[in-house]
Amino acid sequence: MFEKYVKLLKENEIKATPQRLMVLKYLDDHRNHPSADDIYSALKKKNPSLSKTTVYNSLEVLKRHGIIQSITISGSEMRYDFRSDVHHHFLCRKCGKIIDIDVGCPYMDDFLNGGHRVEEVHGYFKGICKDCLKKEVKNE
Amino acid sequence: MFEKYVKLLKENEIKATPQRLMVLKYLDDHRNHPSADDIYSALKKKNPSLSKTTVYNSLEVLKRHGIIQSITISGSEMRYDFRSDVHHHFLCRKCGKIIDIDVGCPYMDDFLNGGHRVEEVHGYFKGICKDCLKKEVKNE
DNA sequence: TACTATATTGTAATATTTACAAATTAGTAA
DNA sequence: TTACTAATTTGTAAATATTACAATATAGTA
Repeated sequence: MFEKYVKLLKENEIKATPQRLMVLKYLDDHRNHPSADDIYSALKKKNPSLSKTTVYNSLEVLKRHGIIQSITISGSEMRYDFRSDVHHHFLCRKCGKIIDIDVGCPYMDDFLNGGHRVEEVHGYFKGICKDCLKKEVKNE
Repeated sequence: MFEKYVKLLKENEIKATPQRLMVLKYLDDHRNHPSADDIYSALKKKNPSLSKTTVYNSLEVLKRHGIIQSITISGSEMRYDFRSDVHHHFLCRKCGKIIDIDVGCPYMDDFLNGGHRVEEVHGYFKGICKDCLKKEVKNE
């Protein structure tokens, strides 16, 4: 059940502690870009001894090794994403949902060759999502 | 000296108070994407009665009317930008500088027609800037 | 000038994240 | 196994950014 995550951690030469494994599995199972507190609250139920600091530490080490990524779209708290590949995000200001967006940008190479060393790329879009727009129409 | 900003606020039908004017002028004069605290600290010197809440309130109303924009690239604190047009940002993890990036994305229309109502677009890049890379080479 | 709505101020509260020391755990070598 | 060492986890406290809110001040209008 955890083999997949143990392997992932071992490959990256980081110790596969139960806490790190459950954080990683939680992110894999919940692709809704949870906050550190979301993860903590959920895991705490089954593992009462879990500390919030450990959740932060685990997220930090996973991110440092490029296994997960963190996104700053909300402006108040960090959100975490199991996917570490470059993709983008849409934040709905009605329902708060963060939706994955897969658009590439062919012009990006121009910028990538512009002299800076680019290590992370984030595209953030904000507005009202499809579903909330539908609901607005219904309520008219 | 402030006419330009008075005009801008009047056009948007918001009261041109001295506090709002100085916040707006500060942003126009300092294009380095300052935080609320940067703005507050700088303006406080000449205007000791200024309140931090007022800075936050002013930024909020300016943003709501699309006069300025806020960016969440840093992950810890909000940064503010006098420019309200769509453009992108690069954050250097060495010197902390936030640099404006003007690359358009022709594929974006595909996404913009994808059903969500997009009100904000932010491209964030992180890494090491040109200048810091030069310094690294020198120190070898 | 008086009135009303709006804005500013200062303080307190909230929320997220980090710092840090003590306790625990995991891996290694004897 | 046992002992040892380094790394990790835990819990609490501190730091930081932001918001809430009530009292005061201000600006625009009748």
